[in-house]
Amino acid sequence: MIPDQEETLPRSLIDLLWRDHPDAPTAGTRGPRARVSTGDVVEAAVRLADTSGLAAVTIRRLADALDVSTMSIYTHVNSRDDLLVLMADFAHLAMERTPYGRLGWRTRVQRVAESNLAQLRTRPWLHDIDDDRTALGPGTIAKYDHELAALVPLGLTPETCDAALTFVLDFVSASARALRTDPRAGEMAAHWPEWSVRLGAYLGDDFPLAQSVGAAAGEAMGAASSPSLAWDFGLARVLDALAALAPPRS
Amino acid sequence: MIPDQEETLPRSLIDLLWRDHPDAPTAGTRGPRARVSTGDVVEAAVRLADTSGLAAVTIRRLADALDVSTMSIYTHVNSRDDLLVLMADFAHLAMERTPYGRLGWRTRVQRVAESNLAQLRTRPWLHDIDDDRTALGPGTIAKYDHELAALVPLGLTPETCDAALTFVLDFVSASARALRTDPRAGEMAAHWPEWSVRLGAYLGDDFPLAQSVGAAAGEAMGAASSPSLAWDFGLARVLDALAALAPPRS
DNA sequence: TCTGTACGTCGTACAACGTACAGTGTTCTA
DNA sequence: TAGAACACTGTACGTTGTACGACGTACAGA
Repeated sequence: MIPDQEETLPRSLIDLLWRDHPDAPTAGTRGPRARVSTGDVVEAAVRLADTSGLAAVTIRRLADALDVSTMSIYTHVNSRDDLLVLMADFAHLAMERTPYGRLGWRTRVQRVAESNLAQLRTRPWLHDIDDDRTALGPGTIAKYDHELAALVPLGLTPETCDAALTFVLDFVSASARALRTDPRAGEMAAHWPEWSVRLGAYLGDDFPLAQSVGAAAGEAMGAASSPSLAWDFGLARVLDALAALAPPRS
Repeated sequence: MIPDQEETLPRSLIDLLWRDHPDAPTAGTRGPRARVSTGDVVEAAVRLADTSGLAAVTIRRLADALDVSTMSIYTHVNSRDDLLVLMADFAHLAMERTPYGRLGWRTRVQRVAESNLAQLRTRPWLHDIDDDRTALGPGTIAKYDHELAALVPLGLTPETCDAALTFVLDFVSASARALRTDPRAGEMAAHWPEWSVRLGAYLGDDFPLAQSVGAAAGEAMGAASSPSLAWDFGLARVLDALAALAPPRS
């Protein structure tokens, strides 16, 4: 069904993504048995990212965690960039996908939005993986399929359906980005007493709109936006916007 | 007005951001005259990023471009992270800000969206600068002020006004991200003939929704979404959503 | 005018990164 | 039993940000 690789080329990313599929090419049977599998590497990398952020996912640290030598990692993964794709697909595959049943599109979309928000909150490193090849993985495709199903009751054309999903997910992604606490927030908070007086002096009476709105919207500290309000507001607007597309009887 | 720094501490980021303001602390007059200024460094860095991407903005290359030694850069900028903030603020300051005149909110918001899109298209490296401290800079504040003014005719509360602007800008940012051509797109295209048949084999009859919508929405190549449709669709939805908030007479 | 001090500049050095390359030893196949 | 295929490893290269100390220049106060 799938043509064999000629010779012993490294398994390409797509085969690594689908490594659990029955048709996926398996490594040859010769040589010593692998002490770790590609899946093990990916899982360990995800664990590392979950606990210490994506910057901590270095080949050396990963090898340490798996108790193999640094270069062994490259037996199971072609490059760090490929590894990131595998990690993202792993995370997508792990997302819950309970069927929607008789739910209306509003509840469905809300569920999609909230589950994506939860995902990006628990695995903020997904924001830092921006590789189109992720779209080829089984987890990403399963996620796409399930989320498209949420929009079916709206009765849109395929192109519009894709655009609408993109619209929803882009909103969630941007909101989750804002919700993420900047690692530099500590420094910001530490210097804030000093910086705020300086900023006030610099601003003077300029930018009245920015100053009043920024003061009203911002909290005590420097962060000039209150993210949770933005989420509620934005989600309501997204649902409103989709409602305008919906058939009257729904 | 602004208290002097005690001793000779490095100028903090906020003073560097406001370096053109009359009240900004100037460096002491002793020692040899600086061969380059902080502004020169920032401009050179922006030029580098514009032509070769943010990854090309390394301290060494920057120093080469300015014809000074590597470590001299640190005389004018405290760290690479700080430099990125200065670059972002420089880019924001450079954006056009023509007054809105008698324009209605719809046209205004459309202008804001389109100018931000243009900005992110010509300087895609702005996507890679995600530092809350950027909000302290004069360019960023001026941009914020000008964009808030677009929403004034909607007559919203300050908090809602801020949330609405965030909503618009988040949409633009996400769309611009999708429009950006992945540097790995070449590899994707190169392997596509091989990968598409493999993917087809793996998929089989699974994920019918994803397959039909993906095929319809996707183009000939791998990219599974058509970004310009997403832009038109999304912008229309954003405007619809805001219209629901507007006073009837507008 | 002389001197101390603040300041710009520079070379060297270090730790960490991804990964190319050249082995070494193990296991199945012919 | 010979050979090929495979997992694994150590060393090494080029690159990054930047800490540190030395050196020279220019102004401030004596």
